[in-house]
Amino acid sequence: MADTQRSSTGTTDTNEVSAGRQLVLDTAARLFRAEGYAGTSLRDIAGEAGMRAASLYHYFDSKDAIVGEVLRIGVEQVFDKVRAAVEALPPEADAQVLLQTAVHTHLQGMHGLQDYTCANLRIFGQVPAHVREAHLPTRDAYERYWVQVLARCARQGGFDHQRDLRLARLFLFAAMNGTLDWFQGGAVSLKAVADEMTELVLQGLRQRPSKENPAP
Amino acid sequence: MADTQRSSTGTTDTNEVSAGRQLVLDTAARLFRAEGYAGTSLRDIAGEAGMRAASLYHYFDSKDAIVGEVLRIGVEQVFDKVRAAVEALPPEADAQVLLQTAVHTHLQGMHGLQDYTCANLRIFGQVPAHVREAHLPTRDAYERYWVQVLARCARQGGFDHQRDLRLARLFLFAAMNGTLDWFQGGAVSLKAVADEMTELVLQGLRQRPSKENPAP
DNA sequence: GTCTATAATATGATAGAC
DNA sequence: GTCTATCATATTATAGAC
Repeated sequence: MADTQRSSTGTTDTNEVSAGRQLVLDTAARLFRAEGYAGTSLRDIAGEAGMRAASLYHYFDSKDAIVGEVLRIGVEQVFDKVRAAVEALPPEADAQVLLQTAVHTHLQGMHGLQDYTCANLRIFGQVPAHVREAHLPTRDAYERYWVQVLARCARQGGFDHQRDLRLARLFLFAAMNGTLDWFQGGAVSLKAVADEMTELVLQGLRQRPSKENPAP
Repeated sequence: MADTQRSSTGTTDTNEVSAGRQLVLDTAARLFRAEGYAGTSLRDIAGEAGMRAASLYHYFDSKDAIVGEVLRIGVEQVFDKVRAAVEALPPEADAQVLLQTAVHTHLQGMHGLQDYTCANLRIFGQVPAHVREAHLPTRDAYERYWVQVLARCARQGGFDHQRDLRLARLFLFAAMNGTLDWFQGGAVSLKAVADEMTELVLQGLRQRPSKENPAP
């Protein structure tokens, strides 16, 4: 079975994970993103990586092993960055700083690893069932982490009831992930987008004037 | 060339568009949504529709003609409903009613035609280039309509500068379309989701307290 | 680590009978 | 309007040489 772990399986160097393997993954991610799962053949991946289809089997057991790795990397690398950034904050950081940091880091992570994250969002629903099921725990773990982040925001008070928190999380995730479809690094920066999103969600979560008692 | 129009090309009845053709489209939309463009073969579509692959060519010229129709229907049917609902409003309707109506109708349209709208969002990026380019004007027209709707909201005053309006539209679209990934018709109704989204966006667009001058 | 060759199967599309 | 039969090509995966 081809090497399926990430941790230091160095060939000659200390923790080099094999340049060939990395090239195959990068190429696969780019093609899966653009052509979909079934639309990307092993010949396509091999061709763009400068080798023949049979050579891919030196690095991976099957097409599904490749796509499984692409899916995993797309989530875990963003997760790692967001967790590191949030843990680097002081315990007394307020809701705005906390959410700004998490959102900005999530956006940076996604756009820095575009082919993987975009491929993940686009092909997750069309990958063979056993690949999707094997990947689900990775997605769920990241989602649960965001539940924690928003709960930590809510602990600082001034928020509405529980239901708003779930909806706010779903809106926020959709808005963040949606940036992959339009953000090109033009006039507004990723940081500005993150701050706008944070503001929107925090405003939405605070107690608001009702219809019967509108704002002035 | 197979019939590519939608308007009354009745076989025997007045404006019946051929039950066979409709069955093919419905089946194709469902499969494209679940398996992607390349992952859905003509044999798959035909099999689920109770016929043989060759019979599909009685209704359509090619696979691309089928996918083009699925894409078009996914946008146009929602567009038609949203426009009708907005035009039915009195001219003096305020920003909240206007946006609530547009958002709720968009959500209803999407979820009523799930296979088409979801297929559209999922496979648009992986369809052959000429199919995508042919479909683009349809998408653009709907997007421009939403620019108008938000501009009409903004005309009622109290909003910030132009940039916020574009970001708000992009956030809103991502959040609305994202409901297809999680909404199951459980505890909250689609109307409740629409109202929450509307509130969030309107709060975000109104002049807000800055960091230097925070809310009480 | 990469190749050629090949097996077994699936694909979009067409021809032509009924 | 649906079928069977078929063409030309593409697919994942394996065997085995270098």
